[in-house]
Amino acid sequence: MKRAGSFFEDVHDVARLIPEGRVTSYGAIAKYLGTGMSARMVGWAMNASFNAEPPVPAHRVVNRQGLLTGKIHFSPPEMMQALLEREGIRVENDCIIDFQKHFWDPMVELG
DNA sequence: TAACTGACTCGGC
DNA sequence: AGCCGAGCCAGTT
Repeated sequence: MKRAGSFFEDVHDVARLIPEGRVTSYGAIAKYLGTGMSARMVGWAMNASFNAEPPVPAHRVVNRQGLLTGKIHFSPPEMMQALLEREGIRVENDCIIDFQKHFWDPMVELG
């Protein structure tokens, strides 16, 4: 893992590595960074990601259930689902279909 | 400066 | 099987 600097910068870095058509969870990123249970911070970092450069695909990060909990922070909120569907991910009722199938684990993919 | 909040997760009841 | 409480860390007020 590369420690770019502050916590949220690391989160941004990992989030940017998420391949297209794949998704991951806050907890997975938190665990990868070694912060363990601080999944909340990942979400908070995502909030800052909107102003980050280069932009972070925050729409590929959802909660452990595959639920688009963060969509409310998008403008409009429906954009998150739209982006995911555009990448071939089926989303229904704010929930990713076959979430585990599209799941991208930084611990496994990045080592 | 101290306190609160938050796009989460886990464990217990 | 669903609801409730606790833990986590950093940024914001």
